[in-house]
Amino acid sequence: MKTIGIGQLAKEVGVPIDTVRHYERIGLLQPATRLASGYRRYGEAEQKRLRFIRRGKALGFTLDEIDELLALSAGRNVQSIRKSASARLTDIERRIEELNRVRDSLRQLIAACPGHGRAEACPILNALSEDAKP
Amino acid sequence: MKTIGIGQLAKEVGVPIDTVRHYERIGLLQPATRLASGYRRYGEAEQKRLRFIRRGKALGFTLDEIDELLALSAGRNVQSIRKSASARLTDIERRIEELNRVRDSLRQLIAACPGHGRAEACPILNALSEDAKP
DNA sequence: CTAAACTCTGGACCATAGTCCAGAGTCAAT
DNA sequence: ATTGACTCTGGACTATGGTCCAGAGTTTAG
Repeated sequence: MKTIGIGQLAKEVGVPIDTVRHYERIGLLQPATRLASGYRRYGEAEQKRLRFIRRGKALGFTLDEIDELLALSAGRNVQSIRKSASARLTDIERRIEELNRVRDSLRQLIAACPGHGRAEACPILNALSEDAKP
Repeated sequence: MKTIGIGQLAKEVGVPIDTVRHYERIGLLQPATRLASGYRRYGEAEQKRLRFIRRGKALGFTLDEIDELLALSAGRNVQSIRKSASARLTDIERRIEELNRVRDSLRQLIAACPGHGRAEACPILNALSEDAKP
């Protein structure tokens, strides 16, 4: 089997070397083998796995979730994978809603702020300084 | 001046006691004074400041940004405050865009997944396992 | 006065995802 | 053979925002 070193793996997948070692430390990605010198060697499978991790992160999964996904994937449990992805979707939708609310508040505040003059007339400060408890 | 203890402050503003102490440790909120026993006492100003912090967080500002905002607020520098809020808005808009992309990807993947059958037919797994480098 | 409730300190620890380092050893190309 | 590039380990450190703890001391209500 053709194997590559950690530097080449990192370069080809587009992940920092330290991050590859980090993934190993947390049990997410083990090298296929080691040279007598201790140098890590990776094969096709590890390369795929690392790409899987990278894509999972791009989709907003945490490393723990990716670990889970990889386990499910190995078990070829399509139903669980679908469920996991759905949970992720719900979470992301909730976060988007939250951010939308924040964005709207900020937009209003900024639009209402003249950008000069008395601090008392700045709605941004006022919003943060309100006496009301909410 | 009427002052209150840390417990009452935490309760009234709706923040855990430990968090109030944490804010003190990082230099964000100092008690107005201390009793001879060392007990912290907070006045109106501190209560306002803590509410300011709480609202800032709700708007998605980091504690560092809130610190900055408080300094600008003390300096009553309306222009800087507006700029800071605008930067925050831009950041939030960018994050929303990112999340929207992720959400769309997940939706497509989930919609295309039958939820059963061969793993090879699961588009979620396929998306994560693609041989292509992107 | 006593008992319950509150508060003090300083440091450790949590999760998340890395990032960096020194000092030693190894590999590859010339 | 030598040089330059690469890799090893393990632990410390980064940032963010808390959260918890023990053991001692203080305040307050009955």
